[in-house]
Amino acid sequence: MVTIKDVARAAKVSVATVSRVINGSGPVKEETRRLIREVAGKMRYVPHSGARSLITSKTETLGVLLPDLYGEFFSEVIRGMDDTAQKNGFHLLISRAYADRHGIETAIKAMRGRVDGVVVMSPDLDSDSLLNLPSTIPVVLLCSVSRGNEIDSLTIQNCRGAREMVTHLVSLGHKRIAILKGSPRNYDAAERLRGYRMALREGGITPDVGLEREGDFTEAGGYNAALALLAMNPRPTAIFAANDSMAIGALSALRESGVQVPDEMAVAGFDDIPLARYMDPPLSSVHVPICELGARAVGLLLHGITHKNDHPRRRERVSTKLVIRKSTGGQPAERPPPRTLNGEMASV
Amino acid sequence: MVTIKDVARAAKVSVATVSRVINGSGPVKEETRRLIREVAGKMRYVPHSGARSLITSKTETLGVLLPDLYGEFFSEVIRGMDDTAQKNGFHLLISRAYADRHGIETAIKAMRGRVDGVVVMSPDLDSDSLLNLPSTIPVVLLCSVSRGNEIDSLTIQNCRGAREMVTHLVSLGHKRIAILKGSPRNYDAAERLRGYRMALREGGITPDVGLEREGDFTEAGGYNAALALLAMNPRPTAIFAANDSMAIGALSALRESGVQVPDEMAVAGFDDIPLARYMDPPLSSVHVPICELGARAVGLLLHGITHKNDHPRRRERVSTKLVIRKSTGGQPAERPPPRTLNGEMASV
DNA sequence: GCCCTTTGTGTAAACGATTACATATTTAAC
DNA sequence: GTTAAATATGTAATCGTTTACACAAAGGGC
Repeated sequence: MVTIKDVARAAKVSVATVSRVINGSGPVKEETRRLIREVAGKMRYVPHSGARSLITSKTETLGVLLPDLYGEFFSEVIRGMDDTAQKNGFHLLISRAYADRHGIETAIKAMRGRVDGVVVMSPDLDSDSLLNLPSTIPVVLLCSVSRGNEIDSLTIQNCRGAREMVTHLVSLGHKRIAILKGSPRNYDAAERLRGYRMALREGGITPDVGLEREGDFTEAGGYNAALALLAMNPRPTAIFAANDSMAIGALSALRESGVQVPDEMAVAGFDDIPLARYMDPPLSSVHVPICELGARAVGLLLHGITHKNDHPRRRERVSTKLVIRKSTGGQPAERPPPRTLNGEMASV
Repeated sequence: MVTIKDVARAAKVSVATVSRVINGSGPVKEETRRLIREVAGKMRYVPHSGARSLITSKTETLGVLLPDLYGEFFSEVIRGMDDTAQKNGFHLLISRAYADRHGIETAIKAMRGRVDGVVVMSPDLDSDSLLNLPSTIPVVLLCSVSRGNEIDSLTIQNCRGAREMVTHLVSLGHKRIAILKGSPRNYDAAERLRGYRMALREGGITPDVGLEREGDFTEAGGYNAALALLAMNPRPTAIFAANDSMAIGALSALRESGVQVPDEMAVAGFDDIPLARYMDPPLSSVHVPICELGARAVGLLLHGITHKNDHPRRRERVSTKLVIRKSTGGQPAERPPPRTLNGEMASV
């Protein structure tokens, strides 16, 4: 590999001058500049970013710690992160890690000297023990909060979103509304459950734990839970799934059992993944701007980095939006609008 | 941040000894070793991997260059990569880049000094101009091939998979089989089209360009193309979509138009994303082991790295498998098996 | 006791950049 | 023409590690 020394030698100047030309720092005679540019280009010199970041103590890289994620959520959130990262000249070092404390700590350690900050997505409730991180490196918690106030965090308006959807179901006359829960250790899942119960109580309905089925955010989990609900007597008349994957599994189970949606059973999801509108019937859901979630997490992190982690901590939420389609009945259906090439909705 | 010097000072030894303890290299007296371990632990010393890789010229990081990808494919391929990377002690530096030559070159340059090798996923046909890369760094091409033989590559058995599916449709008696193509500049799409035509000819059917509709691998694209096909006279009796997203869009269009699937129109996709089996009717597709795709790409890259890029180049393919569900009719339906927690199919 | 090997430790030179400082040259100002 | 300021360039320290080499101490064989 050709180094700055090689270029300096070839151009008969010192490394300092080459460095100045490459970085546009300090004054260099126009003639020299041209010469160095030419030589460097000819030799295909590319600065070694590792060496550079050693002296500047900037890596221009952001660490991203993700749990085992599936489907569209994963890719969308990364897209959002990469967008804002690139806009600010940063790279993304992505790693999947066990959500437990040890896994996260190990992963963050492994990133020392490679990144300027880390976004930790850890839906696991216990992970807030991050407090005693061995680092002064900026950290942003995504989809979970620390118990204290010491870490920036960004979460989804889970509770409010769930509450709105369930309130909508109540307003349609449903009395027996089941929920497909996520893992009890999952922050998002817990908050959505809270919103569900809140809405029921506000609607004058006493939550019935028999209607709260454990799930795991997968299609298969939703499928099985839905079958269990169908076996109940009396049956619920509506199912609120804590995410779209489970809702899709539930739809599949209902279809196979010959249960009409929404007439015999209303179904609603959460997340509004792109596919939701292509389901049969199109799935009502709580829209989460996933891409924005990633983008804002990186935004928060960059803020922490520019302020050298010495800034008032923030807790932000991205807001959700109710999207009513056919699967809950009671409203005109929505026709799938074309998705534009860069993946955003042309209209919602 | 505490450095190796700080530890050395605190333990009253030289940096060399600390380094030897940390890396388990060279002989160190047991007593000294314990002392250093204790001091380092107490001071929360974490080696600076940037500095380390500067001298060892190993970053233990793999670059991944991705085009703008959507949905499950993206996340699955990353999962596969991260799995094998982690198993071998490597990290993943992920970047999205324009698929054109300049974008890729810029991105690879930016990675110099940060990574030991790069996986470039560039479905774009022209990108094989990578040949004159300014680097001796190992590169693996994913989902495209270079014109020469100079770069390792891993592709999907696109042609064969498409051919099998279309042959299946032919065997069911279909004569007018349409295809929803991908972008003509996309390698996967081009190969799938080739397989489609091949199968038709083998079935004694002359390909009809009127039945070949341009698409863009999105649900919306499939939706619109399907509507256009419905307006034809005579109509095709089967639609082969070059990926599942388009197939799902097509299903949605057919449903809204009141066309029965598979009775009035058979539909098949490509990729077999997890959701395919939850469609209504469940979607026949060509299964692609996406996770394996990522894993093997990283495997190839690691091979190149250990052999210092001085190894015979390989061209590998991952094989596909026909998965027949209800959307093509003519066979008993498959019931969705539970997906296990780690995301693999319990059975296919 | 002498020499050789082994073991334990330290010194200092890398790795490839940036940058404070020094120095030389040019230009401007009077 | 002298002086000061601005411009252009080079020298060398630095970032945090690893590691070749040197050296001392200890152990073993004779």
